Amino acid sequence: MAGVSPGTVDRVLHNRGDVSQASKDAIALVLSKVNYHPNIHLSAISLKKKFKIVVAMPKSYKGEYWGGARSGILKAVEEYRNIDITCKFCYYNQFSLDSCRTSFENVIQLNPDAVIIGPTFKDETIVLANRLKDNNIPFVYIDSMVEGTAPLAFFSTNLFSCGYLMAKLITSITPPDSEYVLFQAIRVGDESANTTILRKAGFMSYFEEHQMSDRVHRVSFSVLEPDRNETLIGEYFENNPTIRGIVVLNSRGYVIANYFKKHHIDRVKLICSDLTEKNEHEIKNGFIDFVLCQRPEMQGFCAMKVLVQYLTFGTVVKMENFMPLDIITRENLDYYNETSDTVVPFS
Amino acid sequence: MAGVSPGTVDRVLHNRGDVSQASKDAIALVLSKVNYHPNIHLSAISLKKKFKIVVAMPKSYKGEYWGGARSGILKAVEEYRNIDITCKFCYYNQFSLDSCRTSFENVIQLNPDAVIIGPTFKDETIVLANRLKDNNIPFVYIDSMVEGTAPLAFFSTNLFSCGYLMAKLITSITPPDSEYVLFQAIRVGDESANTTILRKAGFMSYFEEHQMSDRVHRVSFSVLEPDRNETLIGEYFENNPTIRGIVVLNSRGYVIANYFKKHHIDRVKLICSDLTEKNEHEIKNGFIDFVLCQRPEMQGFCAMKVLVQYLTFGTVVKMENFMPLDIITRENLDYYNETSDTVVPFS
DNA sequence: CTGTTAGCGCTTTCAT
DNA sequence: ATGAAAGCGCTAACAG
Repeated sequence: MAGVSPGTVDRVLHNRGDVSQASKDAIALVLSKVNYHPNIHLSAISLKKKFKIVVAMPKSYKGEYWGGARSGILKAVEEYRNIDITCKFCYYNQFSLDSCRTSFENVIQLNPDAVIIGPTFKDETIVLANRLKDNNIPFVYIDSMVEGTAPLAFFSTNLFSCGYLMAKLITSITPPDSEYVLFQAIRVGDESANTTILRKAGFMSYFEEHQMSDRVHRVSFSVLEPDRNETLIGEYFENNPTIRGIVVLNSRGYVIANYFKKHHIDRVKLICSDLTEKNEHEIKNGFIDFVLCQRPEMQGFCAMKVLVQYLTFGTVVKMENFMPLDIITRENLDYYNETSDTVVPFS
Repeated sequence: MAGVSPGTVDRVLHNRGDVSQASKDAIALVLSKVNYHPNIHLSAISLKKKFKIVVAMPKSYKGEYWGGARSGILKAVEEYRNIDITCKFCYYNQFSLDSCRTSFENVIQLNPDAVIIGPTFKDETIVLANRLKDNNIPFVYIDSMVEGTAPLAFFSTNLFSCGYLMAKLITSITPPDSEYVLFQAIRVGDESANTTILRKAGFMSYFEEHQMSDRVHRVSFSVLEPDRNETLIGEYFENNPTIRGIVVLNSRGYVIANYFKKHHIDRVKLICSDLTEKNEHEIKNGFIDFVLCQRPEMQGFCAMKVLVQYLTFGTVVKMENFMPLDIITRENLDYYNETSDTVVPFS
């Protein structure tokens, strides 16, 4: 249509220089006239490049949060199966700084074309981000954004809003003047997960806005010492029988739910994050009232897709990508099935 | 790999008979060995067939429910732009039986290869479904299933569960012993929308299970006479000042919200269906507490995808496809954006 | 019953 | 700076 050969059109499409301005203009005109959009699946079959994409994220067991992200990533690789993508996972123990360092070092050693990062420890992540930047390796975050770094994009929920919504929900389903507990899972040293810090800020912000901060108690428990927790939680409830609502900012809601089950407590409302298998179970049992879900699969899927699009077409997407904040409860759980839906935001 | 030509492989893939058992077996073996999955986008470019798909659904204005379904359908057509799909819409007025009949008659006249139906009037839909069946034209439903017909598939929420969840939510956020109103929008004659009947059953079922049926009042209002409603609602609230929660089973929650706004009522909780623009607005204003959303875009998208896959590959999916029931409230509304997500359940 | 051929949209290589 | 040709996975038409 533009009176040039397909080769020239391709050169224009990919900005591979050495095309006369005249040809460029002619082609651009036709392109917009026919509303041209490249079809990545067709590109794929003739693309000769190979891509190595490395994913650094916490190791997780079946039914846990990071497993969802992982399967979203693999789904995207599968969708682009005509592109030669090698996807390597560098897992780390999310409760061990050392293992995180080792994993991140591995990422660099693998000399990837692009990286997906599931951050936990902020400082370590900044170090990695800077090294990637120095090597001109694009990267995206899933689960949370680390400020002070420059990823290609990030896919997470707005964690502040998540905490805020948790506060709104727990106060909506409990009588006025109730008292609340914020249970916090603590990890190594004082290092809180990036996500928890932000959720907490949102949560407290709601209570401050409504002049109810004085009705929130805070209790820390360790994920690594389940036995101590039993005692800790037990003592807490005995000493504070007036508590009507509990919020666990991370996915450990089932720990409290199990305590409820064991001690036949059913008048206390409970809300937590992440639709893990254990939480799902306790929702069905009626011990967890609401779970906020951040679509981990969708996050992983989008992250991989964005990278592939960037590597193949240089397509840049907006950096900030907040996922929906899903509210899951006993009555809509069965229809949620994040597994079966995968999302294509950037056609 | 199987020692046969691509032509033969293609014949096996599409069951276009006349292939020796020996070849079939050899090919089947290789296919499973390499975990072969056809790539529909690659098929598309060499496919010579043309498809005419007709959509019969209520006409809707910008920001209303059926507009979402429509855009999901168009998105799927766009995703398969290499396939020659002609998509025609036969709209009808969802409050007029006559217009529905005319629209459905049109569908048949157009002699489509497949049909997407957004049903409202049950009996008319059954007539259409039977005629399509007689002509061997496959069809799928969106929004709701019509029992007694045999679609290829349907995509809707579980409407009973939706009503049930509405009941659960409204009772969770109001004090014990509150009284409730179920507002019902009435259409021509006694003809209630298919969807409303099922939601109502779910709603009442929750109240019956909890022995609270006596605390539910029921009020009907007409969508077509907004002026009378103002008076009707007004009288109702004056005579029943003890009401603490209101549920509108369809998308007309904003009608009540507007009444609240005008009369400065803010102690009554309100829940309705469908994230239309007007409802969105009233969520932000704080007059609607929760909206249940059924992902109309996703429904349309899936419906079209399933038909295309069926027409091109004969792929059959399971008939019953329940979409997630999303709970939307002021704090997660901004991140919901169904528009930007489109779903691919049947990779 | 099967192989051959051409061609879809796209990219790359090589020659000019 | 450009075109021609080959080839990716896939389907269709034709010849045997």
